[in-house]
Amino acid sequence: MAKSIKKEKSSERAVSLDKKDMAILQLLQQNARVTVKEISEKIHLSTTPVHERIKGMEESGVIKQYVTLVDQNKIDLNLLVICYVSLKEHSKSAGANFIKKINEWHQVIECYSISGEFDFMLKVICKDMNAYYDFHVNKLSQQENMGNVQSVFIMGVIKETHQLVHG
Amino acid sequence: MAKSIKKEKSSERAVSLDKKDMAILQLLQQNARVTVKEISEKIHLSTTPVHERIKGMEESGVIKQYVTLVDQNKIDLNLLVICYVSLKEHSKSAGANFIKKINEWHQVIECYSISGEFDFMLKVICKDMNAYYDFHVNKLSQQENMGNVQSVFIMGVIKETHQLVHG
DNA sequence: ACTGAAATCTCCATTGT
DNA sequence: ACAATGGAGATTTCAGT
Repeated sequence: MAKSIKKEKSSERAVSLDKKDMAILQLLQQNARVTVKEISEKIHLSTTPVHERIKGMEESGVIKQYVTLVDQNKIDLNLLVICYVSLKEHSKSAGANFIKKINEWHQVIECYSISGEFDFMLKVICKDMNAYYDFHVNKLSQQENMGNVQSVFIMGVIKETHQLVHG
Repeated sequence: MAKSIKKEKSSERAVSLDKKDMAILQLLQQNARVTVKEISEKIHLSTTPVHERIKGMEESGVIKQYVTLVDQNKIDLNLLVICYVSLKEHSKSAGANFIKKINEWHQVIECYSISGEFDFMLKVICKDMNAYYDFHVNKLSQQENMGNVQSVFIMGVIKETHQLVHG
């Protein structure tokens, strides 16, 4: 129970999961700390198969990670910004360099490569506007090869879930 | 251990947390299933205060939820789309109606109200382009009061983390 | 594959400093 | 406030069906 997930086969194709596996996943997505016992009662199975199915899904990489979600405002991180970035040059090394920096900056909690006029979309989290200004001026814009940067400020959170459901 | 978090004071002001609380949070964010014992060894405290601190942070709402992250591709959800929406009318009831629908649609995993020319940004997850087309035509566009809709397709995931770190 | 039970380990309340 | 202890309950393994 203390150990974190080890194996994580490269994110490729879908794994075959039956209805019971999906039911287990739904419960785990809602609460990473549900007990095997509780799951087994809800889906009418004994603990052994439930435990084995969970282990199997951890090893096949269906289950990526168990995480704790922290309220950003409660730890004084009050600003959420979507930031669009285009690079001047699109060589492989130029992109790799940018990606390396993205992974170092802990203000950047998400980064996607996207279609359209920009190359990347970043989700940035900061204490306040001063902190974002500092990030923008002293980190992002300091990068060589930086093209346009455009910020969209998030005014309110309507929905945030991690529950993946088919259909 | 089986129970989910109950209290969750409305998301308002920062809560005072010391260095040890933050260290506990870092460990819990990385792995929601670390044991109290393991945390207590890493931060050089006995289990009692660690357990009490965690309970305190659950009750004050600093810890929002323990969740399991599932690999979307492994369960055959292969398309991730950022979707911008503007409404024609901005009355309170028109907005509330839209928000209600957003919460019903499980394809929408995130929704923010944003600054700029659009009103909302949605993150939508689907099996494939056909499924997204169906969502777009039969759900989103069917909404009354819908203004412009613009889709940005995510081609690659560079970074996705939930680890909040002070800056 | 699933059941049931046994063995091991963790949680968590109590007690004491 | 923190350390140490011990019973309750969970996980995890192993036999059997």
